[in-house]
Amino acid sequence: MTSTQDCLLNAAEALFAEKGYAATSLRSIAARADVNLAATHYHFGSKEGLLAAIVERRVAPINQARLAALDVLEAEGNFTVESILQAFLQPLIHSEEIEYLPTIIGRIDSEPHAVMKPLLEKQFGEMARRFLNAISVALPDIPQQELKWRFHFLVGAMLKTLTHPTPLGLGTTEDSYEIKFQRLIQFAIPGFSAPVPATLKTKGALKTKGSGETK
Amino acid sequence: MTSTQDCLLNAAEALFAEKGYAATSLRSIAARADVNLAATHYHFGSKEGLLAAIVERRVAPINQARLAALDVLEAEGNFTVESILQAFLQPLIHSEEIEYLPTIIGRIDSEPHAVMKPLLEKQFGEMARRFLNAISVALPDIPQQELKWRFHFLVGAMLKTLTHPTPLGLGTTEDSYEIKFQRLIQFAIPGFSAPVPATLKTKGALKTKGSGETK
DNA sequence: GTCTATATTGGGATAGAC
DNA sequence: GTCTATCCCAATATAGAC
Repeated sequence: MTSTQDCLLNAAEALFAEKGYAATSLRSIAARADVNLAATHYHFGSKEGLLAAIVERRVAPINQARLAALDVLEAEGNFTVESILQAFLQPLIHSEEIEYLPTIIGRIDSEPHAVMKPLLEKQFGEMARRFLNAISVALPDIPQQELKWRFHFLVGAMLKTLTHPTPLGLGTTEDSYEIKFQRLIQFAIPGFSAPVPATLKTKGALKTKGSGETK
Repeated sequence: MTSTQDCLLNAAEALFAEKGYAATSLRSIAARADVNLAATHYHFGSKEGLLAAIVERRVAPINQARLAALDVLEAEGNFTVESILQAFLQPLIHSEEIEYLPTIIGRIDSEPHAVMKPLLEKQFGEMARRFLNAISVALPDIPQQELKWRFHFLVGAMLKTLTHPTPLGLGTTEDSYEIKFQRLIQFAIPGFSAPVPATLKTKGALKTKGSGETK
């Protein structure tokens, strides 16, 4: 049997994934979960509280798995770009069992709602910094600043794949996320390793602050 | 002097960029534009009509410029991955003069609102197909199916850069979009050209439909 | 083409019985 | 912990004077 909380969380993440946070009403969530409207406030206090609970429930385990995989690589002294990217993407793969999870993960970052920002930093900040450090161990010749941008690009490509699981005009495909992320990794590896062109070395003198950020 | 229409469009795109479509009220738009609430309905009929007008006004010129640049490459017989990616990204660069334009472009695609879908296909469908064809001329050895995925990844990275102009924990940077896209192109070129690994060649047998889609 | 005023609906949140 | 009923406000949209 599923608790009222879980029913609400399941219904809410499905609707948030489909229509976005702002366009989803608590009433439609309660209806889909087949619980009373007032239960949403009793259990989560507010719509924002419900959103935070969704993020917490789904994102935290993923990022723990990512860090655990990174720990393994560290113990093995196996910091290659490929192994690091695997550690980053692999935990998303088996999440297919949970409907809507990929979409929710993808949607969270693109959601402009202000509440999301602190949630993102809390959930993704430390994790992203650790992966960036690992990548810069694997590629000591590429300036960290450049690697941050490349990681940014990778994350963008990943999120796009999660929110739009089929590229435009490809027809319907039965590809699993495992295959999709294999493609993504093959695409990204040479990009990470590419030398920095002279044009970019001189320009863009930017200070690196230690503060960290979203994803 | 700026017409009422333009005032509304400017205000609306700023607010849509900041808070998303659903979270933005026509009231706040009218207030920011300093026009009467009823003017929104008089000029655009509905909130959706306003959205469509925004997309039309900003996206159409960008995509025309993209196609014009592609025409030049075709005339010169200069279909390299680099020149094609330049033609794709360059038109976004000088758009910096228009505040909020990059964010709006980025936000449009991630907006889950249902109205967006036909708008996207209309604005981006044909353009994306032509660029894909060009890329597959430049890289005849890579299966088109694979190139579609790689283009998908590129678009994701581009949109991420537009909506989140600073990667996480990089501190504030004064980088222009010109420099950002230079980085992106350097990142993407080797990824497009990378050979397809044997693991992916056998799997994922998907039919290619000619229908095309969003971006 | 611009305004005021209003119709109508649906939103988040809460009080209080059970 | 769950429900009904309701408060209060904001939303889109429209009618009709100017």
